[in-house]
Amino acid sequence: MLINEISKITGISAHTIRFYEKSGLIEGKRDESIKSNNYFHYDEETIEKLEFISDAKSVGFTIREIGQIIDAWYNNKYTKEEKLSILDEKLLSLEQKLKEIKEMKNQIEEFKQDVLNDLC
Amino acid sequence: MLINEISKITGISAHTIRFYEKSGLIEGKRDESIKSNNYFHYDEETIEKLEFISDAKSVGFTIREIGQIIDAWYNNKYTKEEKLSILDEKLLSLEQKLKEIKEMKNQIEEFKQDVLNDLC
DNA sequence: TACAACATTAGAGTATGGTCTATGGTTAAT
DNA sequence: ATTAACCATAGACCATACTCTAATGTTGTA
Repeated sequence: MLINEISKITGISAHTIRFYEKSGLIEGKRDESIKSNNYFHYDEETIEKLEFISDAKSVGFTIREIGQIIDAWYNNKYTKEEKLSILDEKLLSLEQKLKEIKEMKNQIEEFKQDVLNDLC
Repeated sequence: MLINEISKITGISAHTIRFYEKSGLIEGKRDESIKSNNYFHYDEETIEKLEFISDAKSVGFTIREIGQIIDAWYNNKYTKEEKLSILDEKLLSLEQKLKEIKEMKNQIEEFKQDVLNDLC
């Protein structure tokens, strides 16, 4: 499928998809049998990746980090050990985020109590 | 206390503190009795605010959002109802982040299983 | 065959959140 | 009195992650 179609499916603009491609997160393939153009073709795996990218951005991962995770899952860039090490590192950082968010929740709950008790 | 002192206490550079001041997150006071300079003076409350800003940045709140929360707690800019509404909104967004992070954890755990089982 | 809708690339522009430089004045210790 | 260490402001610069524009070529339908 071409860029506009995958854009509609994922809700990510063609501009942004090209930006992700330049950033090395996804990779379209050119159809060698078609000589008249050099349009990129995208497959189901790219849809999965783009959906993962959206989710990963939401939790605060950077493009670089997302690239690492995708490479740890889809590519043969890393050894098994390297892949596990990357994924474990990301799991740790998620644990940390979880902790920080819970603490922030408590803090804002306290602010709320102060407001309710007219302390500020 | 002056900017360098509060910078050392909080670990936030004087540059960044000035940036936060320009952004409306904190507010130093000028000592009217001193005419020879117009240095800003900061109090304990500003330390609290700066520490809160660091934590709030970690969980992904923007400068604008942090400003809202600080105003909802320290200022008289809002009515009680508005303050509670702002804080509730932030609590909701933290709940959402919590959910997304847990989902991302599960997804990365799955990636890890795939790696462990040599499926990728 | 016209033309709307699509594709490509290079590169410019934007928003956010800093970070640094230049310039010039102030304070405090020797 | 000198001088290091501090303060202020304006504005330049940076990285990240887009977002858009311009120029140009291709495809598909009337």
